[in-house]
Amino acid sequence: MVTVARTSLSDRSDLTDLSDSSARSARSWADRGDAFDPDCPTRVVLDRVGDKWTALVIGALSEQVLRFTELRAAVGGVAPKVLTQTLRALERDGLVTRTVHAQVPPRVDYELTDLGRSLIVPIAALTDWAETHVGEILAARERSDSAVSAGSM
Amino acid sequence: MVTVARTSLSDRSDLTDLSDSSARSARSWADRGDAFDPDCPTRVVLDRVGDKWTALVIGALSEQVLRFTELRAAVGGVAPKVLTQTLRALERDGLVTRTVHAQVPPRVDYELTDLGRSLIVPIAALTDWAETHVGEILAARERSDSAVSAGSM
DNA sequence: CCGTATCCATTGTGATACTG
DNA sequence: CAGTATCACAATGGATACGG
Repeated sequence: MVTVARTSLSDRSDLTDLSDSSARSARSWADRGDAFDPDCPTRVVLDRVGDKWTALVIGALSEQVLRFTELRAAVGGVAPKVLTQTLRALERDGLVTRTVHAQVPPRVDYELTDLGRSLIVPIAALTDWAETHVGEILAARERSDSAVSAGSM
Repeated sequence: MVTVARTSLSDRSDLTDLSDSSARSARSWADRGDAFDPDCPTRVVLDRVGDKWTALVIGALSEQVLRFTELRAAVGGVAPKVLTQTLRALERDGLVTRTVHAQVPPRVDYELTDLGRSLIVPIAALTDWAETHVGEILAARERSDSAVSAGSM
C-alpha cells in the first residue's frame, strides 16, 4: 500500500501532460515520489542500499550468519567504524539482527531478517543487470572520455 | 507488475546446479566484487543509480522525451547545476542521449537509450520492493529509536 | 531556454589508535 | 573479539547569480 507523500511534483503540473497519454500503468513514475521527501519509499531504500557497503554486507549475509570480524573480511577490509555504522543502520531498519552471546571472548552474530532476505531479490536484479551491462557502460564512458580529449586536440 | 527476479541470485542454494544458464549468476556473492574496485559492476551501477536524482530522472524519461526545464520540473525542482551533473553522468555512461536542436531559443531533448530503458526493469524491482516494504522499515526505525530513548530514561 | 560559476553546508568514508 | 574515539578529507548536494 503506497500512499506516497506527494508534495511538489503532482502540484506543479506545468508539464504538458505527463500521466495522461501514457497511462499504461496504474501508477506512473511521476507518482513514485519526490526526492525531497525523506519518507519517499524509493529514497529510503536507495539511501540505504546505495551506500558503499550495504549491498556487500547483505550479499555476504545472504549466504550465512557471520560474526563481525568475518563480515569485515568478507567485504574486503572495511574500517571497523564504517562497518559498525552500516550494521547499526541495517539493524535499525529491521533488515539485520544482532545477537550477542554471553561469552568470553565475546561473540556477536549478524543475520538477515525475513525483510532483509526479501531485499535480496531486487538487489539481485540490479547486480544482475550490472554484470550484464557494465561493459556497455564502461565502453560508453571510455568513448565519451576519449571524445573529450580528442576534441581538445 | 515488475515481474522481475528471474531468480538469478536466489538460486544459489548451496552448490547444486552450476548449470550453464546461470553461468554468470552462478557466481557467489563473494565473487561479485570488492567495493574498492572501481570497476566492480555493482559499484558502478549503484554509484550511478544511488545518487539523489538519477532514479527520478530515469523514471521521468521512461515516459517521454523531455527538455531540460521540463525535466527540472518533473523531478521536483532540482537545482540546475545538479541536474546538469546528473544528466552529464547519464550521457557519459550511455544511458541518455542529449540532442541539441539548432533553434532560437535553444531546445535540448533528453531521451533514454536502449541501455537506459533496460535499466528501468531492475530499478522498478527496487522501487516496487520499496513501496511494499517501506512501512516495515519505517516501523522498525521508530521502534528502534523509541527503544533508545526509553533506555536512556 | 539552457545551462555555468561560485560559494558553502552536510554527509560519507577512511586511517589510526585505543578499550571492555 | 568487537567494537569506540578522534581526526581528517573528499564528495554530494544546494542556493544564488550570471552568461551564450
